[in-house]
Amino acid sequence: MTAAKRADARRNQATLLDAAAAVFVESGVDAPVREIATRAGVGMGTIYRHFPTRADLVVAVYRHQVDACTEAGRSLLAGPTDPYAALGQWIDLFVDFLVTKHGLADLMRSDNAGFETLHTYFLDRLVPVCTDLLAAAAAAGAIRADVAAYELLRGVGNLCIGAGQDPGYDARRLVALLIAGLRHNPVA
Amino acid sequence: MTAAKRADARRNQATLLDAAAAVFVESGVDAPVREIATRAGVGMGTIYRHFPTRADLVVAVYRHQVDACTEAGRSLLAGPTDPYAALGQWIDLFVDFLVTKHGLADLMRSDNAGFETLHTYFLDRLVPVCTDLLAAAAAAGAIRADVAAYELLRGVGNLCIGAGQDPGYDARRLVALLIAGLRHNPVA
DNA sequence: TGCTAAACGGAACAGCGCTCCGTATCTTTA
DNA sequence: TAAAGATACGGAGCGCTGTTCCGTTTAGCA
Repeated sequence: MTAAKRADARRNQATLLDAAAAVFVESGVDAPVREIATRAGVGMGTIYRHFPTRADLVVAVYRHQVDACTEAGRSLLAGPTDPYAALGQWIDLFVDFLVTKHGLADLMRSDNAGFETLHTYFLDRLVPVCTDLLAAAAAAGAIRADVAAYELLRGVGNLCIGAGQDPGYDARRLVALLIAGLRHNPVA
Repeated sequence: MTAAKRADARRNQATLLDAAAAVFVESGVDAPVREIATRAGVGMGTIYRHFPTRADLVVAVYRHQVDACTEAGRSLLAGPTDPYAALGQWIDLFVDFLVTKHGLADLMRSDNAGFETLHTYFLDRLVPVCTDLLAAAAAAGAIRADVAAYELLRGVGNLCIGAGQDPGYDARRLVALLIAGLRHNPVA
């Protein structure tokens, strides 16, 4: 189809993805662009031609994992698991994903123009699944029904910011509290 | 006491504080240092002499409000309010404070060296009050007792990041959920 | 009115994202 | 196989940051 690209270009794109993935692990997703370029053995121009914005690069690197998370959600929904437990398990997966990628959560909340690509990709995949999970749990009477998936995901994403850099801060615990807060309870 | 400073120095310090406060409102707490210096009509050197790090400047600007928040917590504790409600009201105050200062929450979670001043000041004041509020609510049997004030404040701070820039995201709502999650509930 | 220490100002340096265009390489075609 | 045209590459360079450093100015005192 769109395979009309030159061979070296395709090769460089793959090299860049590998290099970026490696650098992201080592130095976080906010590593200098130059570092990635050097690591891949290419020039600055090349990286920007393949990935016009950093968000494009990040999306390309993590696309698979986001898709996997989405599918896991669908499985959970289809499976026999209690809807509230399913929601909890899925959120755990999401948190694990964010927490293990140094600095990804920070990027997610970035309001800088140019990160819309990232928002779009992540949210387009995850919001629908999350919406269904929430609906199922609400239908089962386990949680309140007035919380939007978008808002919840943003909240969870925010709670994951800085996780792992501060021994006194456990994002998973706090996310668990947030999810617990979804339950119907005596508060108005 | 330490009033051994020259008159012009004291004047400049005040001018800088005013300028910084104004710029923070207009452009957020992450406004370029040059902007603040220009606004105050001083050079770069002056600003760095008075406030070696940005955190020092931020602390100086918001010191009063943090103190006010602390005192409000003490009042709430001493007053007749139900402990759980008191906790909720105090958290609301804190959230209001963070949300109205464009970008303050972002700074709070910054792990950059040099922001310890900010962490130290904010947390040194707020953690003790929050600890007491939590303890009171726990003693009244309203909430679980295994959540540290530090962690809760970090969580709330994180939830406030980016608030007000996204119409679909309401930090107050999510914080309320988090607090609701503190209640004893059927979940393990 | 000097004199000195304190304070000032802004040029200068370093690190970053991003662009731009001369050069090199691939691919196609004769 | 060789030449032409299209495509991709590389990295110097620009603009914007934070931060330092030191020659110059000025307040306060004798």
